Amino acid sequence: MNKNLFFQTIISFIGNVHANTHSLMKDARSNEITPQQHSILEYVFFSKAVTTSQVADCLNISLPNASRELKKLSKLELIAKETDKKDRRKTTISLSEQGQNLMLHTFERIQKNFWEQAGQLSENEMQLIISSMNVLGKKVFFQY
Amino acid sequence: MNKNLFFQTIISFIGNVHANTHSLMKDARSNEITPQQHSILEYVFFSKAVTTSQVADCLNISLPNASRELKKLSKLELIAKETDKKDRRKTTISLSEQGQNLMLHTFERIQKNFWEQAGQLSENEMQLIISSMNVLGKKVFFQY
DNA sequence: CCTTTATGTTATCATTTGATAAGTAAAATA
DNA sequence: TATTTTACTTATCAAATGATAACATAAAGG
Repeated sequence: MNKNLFFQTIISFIGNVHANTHSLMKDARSNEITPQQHSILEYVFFSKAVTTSQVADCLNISLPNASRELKKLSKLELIAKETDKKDRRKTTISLSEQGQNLMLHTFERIQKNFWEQAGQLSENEMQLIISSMNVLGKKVFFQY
Repeated sequence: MNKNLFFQTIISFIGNVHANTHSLMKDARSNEITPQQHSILEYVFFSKAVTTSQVADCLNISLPNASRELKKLSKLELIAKETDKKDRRKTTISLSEQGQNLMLHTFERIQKNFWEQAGQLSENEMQLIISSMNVLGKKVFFQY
């Protein structure tokens, strides 16, 4: 297989994912937070407990800017910050109950958009989708 | 299959794609253009000829802002704007030779990052990846 | 023709995000 | 114990992006 063509297919696919993300997010995100803050909350949601540095690294934000956004989210009481007991330089970030709820409600709205776009999916189709994502997760888009 | 769990897997996958996009783009984008401008050029690259409205719709940019960015890209001589002959309200956007070259060089750099991350892929693996992307492109991430 | 609608532009302002310098405190290390 | 490194914070400025109003022009429809 032509490597260049293969690669362009991947780039094109990534473009599609981004475009679809926009339309899934339409009117879904709480207007209490910014897009970047949503990404942070989403990352913490799936990672359970993380440090400020991890947030910065995984979302490609500089440490000072990550710190700033986390401070805002903390003021909004959407996350809780706790100093690590083993290494007191580190701060452990976790969603507050309020943050958890905000994300769950947001996901509900995104999910509504998703099913409207995707239509009915059979059990087989869902299995196929999951295994396709697994393939890409292993070979192309590595865990973050 | 549990619909909520299925959906969360998709959200998590999308997060992964976004994170990987960042690391693929690392040091790849020309510093002559902004990230959004790169997205625009990429979209035009794959779509060949599009109107200002299409750019705005597909990249979720308001028409005035799309117009502004296209004007900048035009001043940089990376795109060409031509009034549609059938409907003279419309403007057809296409990459200039310079824009084409800029994107090709950028893709080269992204591709370098990609192969470094992905490592060697066998013919079978590439086929599997392509067909996985096709599945997701049909069932989840629709064409833009 | 006259009105309405569609496409795009220009200008302006607000918000979000990025970049960087300087600082604090804890841990690791020599 | 003194020095260096790591993790994070604060503050500030710059750049990118978003939102909106006002405008121009072409096409469509009555």
